[in-house]
Amino acid sequence: MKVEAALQRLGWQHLFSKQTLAASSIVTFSSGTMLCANDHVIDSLFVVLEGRVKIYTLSEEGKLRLLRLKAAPTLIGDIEYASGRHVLHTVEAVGTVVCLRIPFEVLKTHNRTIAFTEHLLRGVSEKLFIEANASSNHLMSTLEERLAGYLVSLSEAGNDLFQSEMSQLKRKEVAEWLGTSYRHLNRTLQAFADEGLVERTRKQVKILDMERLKQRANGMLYE
Amino acid sequence: MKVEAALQRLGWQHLFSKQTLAASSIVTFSSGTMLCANDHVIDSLFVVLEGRVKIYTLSEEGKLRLLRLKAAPTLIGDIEYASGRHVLHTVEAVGTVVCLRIPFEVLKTHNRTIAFTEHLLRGVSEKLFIEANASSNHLMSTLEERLAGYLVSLSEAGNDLFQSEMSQLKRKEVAEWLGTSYRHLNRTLQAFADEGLVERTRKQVKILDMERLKQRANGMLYE
DNA sequence: GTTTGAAAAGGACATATGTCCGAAAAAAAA
DNA sequence: TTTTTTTTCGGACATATGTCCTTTTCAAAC
Repeated sequence: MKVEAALQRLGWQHLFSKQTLAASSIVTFSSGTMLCANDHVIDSLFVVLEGRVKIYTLSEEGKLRLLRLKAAPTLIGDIEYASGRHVLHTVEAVGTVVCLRIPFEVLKTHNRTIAFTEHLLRGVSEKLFIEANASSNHLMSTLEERLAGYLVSLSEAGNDLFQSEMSQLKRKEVAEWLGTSYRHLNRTLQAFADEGLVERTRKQVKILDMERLKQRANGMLYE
Repeated sequence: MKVEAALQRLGWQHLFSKQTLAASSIVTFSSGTMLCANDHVIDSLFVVLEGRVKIYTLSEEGKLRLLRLKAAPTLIGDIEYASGRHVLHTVEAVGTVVCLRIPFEVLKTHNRTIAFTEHLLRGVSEKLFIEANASSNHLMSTLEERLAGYLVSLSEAGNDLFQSEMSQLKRKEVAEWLGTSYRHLNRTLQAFADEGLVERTRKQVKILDMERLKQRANGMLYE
């Protein structure tokens, strides 16, 4: 794969110097592989050029907190590069993923440009915003509200990014993303169905009353 | 107040250009004043030179989520400058606060240096780590664990930063910081007392059995 | 068609935590 | 000291949500 071409396509040609690119490599991850894992050490930045990744935290006790699904282009390892800490979130390939792998060492010595640093800064701030909002939402609202918000966000126009990221979750994953148990998700879905807000078939949820559902969401919309 | 001297003291002399400093001003906030408020627009970066600030989110329904108390030196507005968004967290002066106020406009035109951008980047990543951890902790553990962790962190050596930031919270604020109700905090404190882990007087909590308390914290330590 | 196995749904119960309000205690005023 | 006011504490109850396990449903294999 032509790295230059790929970066060009993303509009990221100007971010990396010739030397940096020369010292980098293309890596392919097969589905299910982890690009990096919680609390481990990471020593390279990954530029996801193709494919999707799933980002989550896995606690010692095995509890999973799904943060998001992201499609290329994305940076992985930026936060760790910037802070010098261990890996914050686990990142796993969903389907085949192609990345440009750039050792931190190389970045440090050959890539301290304003353009690159400002790009990282923008990206990290963006992530902080998302994390902070998700966490507030979670803390301050009940599953009913979050679920309603999720359903509305998925079916409203103008939410393309969110939709492409979240629409293909299986129900179990939806539960993980909403931060609840499968059982409780079902229960709440059932409640919505009982009220005639949605129609629930075995494999699908169809919205019947968008208006009332929005009220239930009580402002909790995503992205 | 001599700005140069103050920056020197913080080791931040190299971050701002002469022109930047020339276009900046010193501002003083009296106790209780807000440097910036949730969802509002902010147009300047504040370098807190003296005093402490309280950082929290206030939802429309009036729910308060206390994030932290921070002493100088701190940057306020960095996240918003980097992302171009509205204010993420409300920041309020606790006691008199002296800041250097630098309009974003000035930063954009006179301060695009590597040193400054990398400084921001480090700071924002650091904040992201803290936010992400706090939010995970909150999601994955019960108040009992968080409270035990808080108590242990407050009394263990080597936690100076955390201690100076958090030790002077009133009990009601502790509840807010732990993200629970005053009632429930009391209940849990009582439970610890009943088990002989702590001794609770009206104004104070004294740890009696550090070992068992640590176990109860189940790894949940702060900072 | 019957059997077997997996996925989905739901019942029953436990628990963490919030809300509301009255009781107790401390502090302030008289 | 007595009275009043303010603060803290705790009882009682409601509710959101988790866990465990049984039942149902659907699909695949036989």
